[in-house]
Amino acid sequence: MYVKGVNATTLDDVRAASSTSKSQLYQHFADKDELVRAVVSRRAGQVLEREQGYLERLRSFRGLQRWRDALVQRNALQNGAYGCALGSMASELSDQDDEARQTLAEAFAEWTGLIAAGLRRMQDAGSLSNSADPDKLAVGLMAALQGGYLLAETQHDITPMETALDMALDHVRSFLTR
Amino acid sequence: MYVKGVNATTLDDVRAASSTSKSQLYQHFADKDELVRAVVSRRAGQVLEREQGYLERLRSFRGLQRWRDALVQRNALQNGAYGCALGSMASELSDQDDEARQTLAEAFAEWTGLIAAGLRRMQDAGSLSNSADPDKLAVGLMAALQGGYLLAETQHDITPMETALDMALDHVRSFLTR
DNA sequence: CCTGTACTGGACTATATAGTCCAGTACAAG
DNA sequence: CTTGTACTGGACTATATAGTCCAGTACAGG
Repeated sequence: MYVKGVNATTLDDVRAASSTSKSQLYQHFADKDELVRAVVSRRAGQVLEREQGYLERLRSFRGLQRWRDALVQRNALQNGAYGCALGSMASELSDQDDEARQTLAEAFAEWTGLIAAGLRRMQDAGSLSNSADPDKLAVGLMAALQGGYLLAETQHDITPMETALDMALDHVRSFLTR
Repeated sequence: MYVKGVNATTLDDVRAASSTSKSQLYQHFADKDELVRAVVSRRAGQVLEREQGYLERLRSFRGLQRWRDALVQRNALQNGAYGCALGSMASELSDQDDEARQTLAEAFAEWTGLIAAGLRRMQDAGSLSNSADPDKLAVGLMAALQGGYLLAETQHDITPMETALDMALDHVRSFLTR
């Protein structure tokens, strides 16, 4: 579903990829919508777990740069194709399945929250000015990331993702105290 | 297609919306893919025409703010639903129809180019520092816009779009000379 | 080993959707 | 008015895909 898109993925694709049969599929999921929602939940969990690993100890600008590098490097492996696992599903499902939309909205909120918490630790450590608003900065970083993913996916080139993230980081840098 | 998504839109939907018949449809388009590509081209043209109207005379930071306001206001009308006409198609089609992907990539490039040209006029007018890189700033603004669209679409709330654009504008502001 | 229960594979059905086709119609040219 | 041409509506077909069903199998409990 990540590669082909949710709607373009058939239950036969799922059956083949999972080496199971239709009856097993319908033993676990009432219909395709429910399967899709399960995929959304699982992916959201995976992404958040991964991001928590990068972000939970974030407390310096250097750490933010490492976070950026990891995301760019991961996306470079596929030349930007497929975009962000959450972003592409959000775009496709938001106006089609309200339950999925809400799950994705919560995931984005949590993800953004991880960044904001890191920025707050930077403030506590005295490296980020208290005049900075961690929540707003985090939303800006997330938007730069998602926009960067989309442009990179469309161009099959990660340069715009790098540029977007670097600009967002530059902005955070302007709030550093030392 | 903008509202339901490209893949979820059936030819019967198209027929009903256009008050035509299948034979007329197939008189103009060889198959659904060709129709989709025509939609992509047309939408890209419309968006670029609209944006050109806003951006071709841009030569001040104030103008950039008006541009931001117009986009936010337009998106607020539908509470963020459906996202950016180009962005949502880019996300859905990029890994499915390479021809559509290229058209969209060119449209994004042109759109970003309109912004960059405006920033260059700001430099010529002396209000934007020559140390600023208009092309990179334009990519950053476009990413903030697209990421903002996506977050707003997912949350059904335009606040993150405003926050993202404001942060990008703040960054541009830091390059102002007066 | 025997029996009952729960699960499995995959054939099958129903349906939505892309794509075809042709009788009928409008209309221009003579 | 007559004829020929191009176009139209919408019924029709083919096919992909979601969803159902049941005979067969594994396996636990006695």
